[in-house]
Amino acid sequence: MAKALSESQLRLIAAIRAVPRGRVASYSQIASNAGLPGRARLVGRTLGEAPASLKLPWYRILRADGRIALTPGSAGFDKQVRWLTREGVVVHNGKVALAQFGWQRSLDELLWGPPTSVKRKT
DNA sequence: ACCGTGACGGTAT
DNA sequence: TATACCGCCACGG
Repeated sequence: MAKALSESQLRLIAAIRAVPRGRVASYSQIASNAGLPGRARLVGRTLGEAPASLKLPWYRILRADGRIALTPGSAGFDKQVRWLTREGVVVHNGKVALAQFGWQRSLDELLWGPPTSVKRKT
């Protein structure tokens, strides 16, 4: 039998599901949003334990600096890059510009609008 | 019960 | 920018 998810993990899952398509959030942000500040590691653990049937947007969760947490070059890493790219998130050298795609909007976005309108033209 | 490990993160150097 | 530490804590040996 698979180990049951803890109450904390259920809350983290809810926070993960709340990340909008085309945007990304950090492990620490998810933890805080779930009311569990400082528990970023539990987020990573949860993503690995959560059953695939839940179809969580695991690929939208990145490290605090915007880098993909999985080992560069690994199958999971490549898969994450593909999923992100597929929904419009630009990944360069395994890193995403949080100022542009981060869930917590930066001042720039508030002034210039969401990513979709920003990436129009260069 | 002790200890190393890790899809992490913030601070110091 | 990179490395070192330390805080965090669930797990497996």
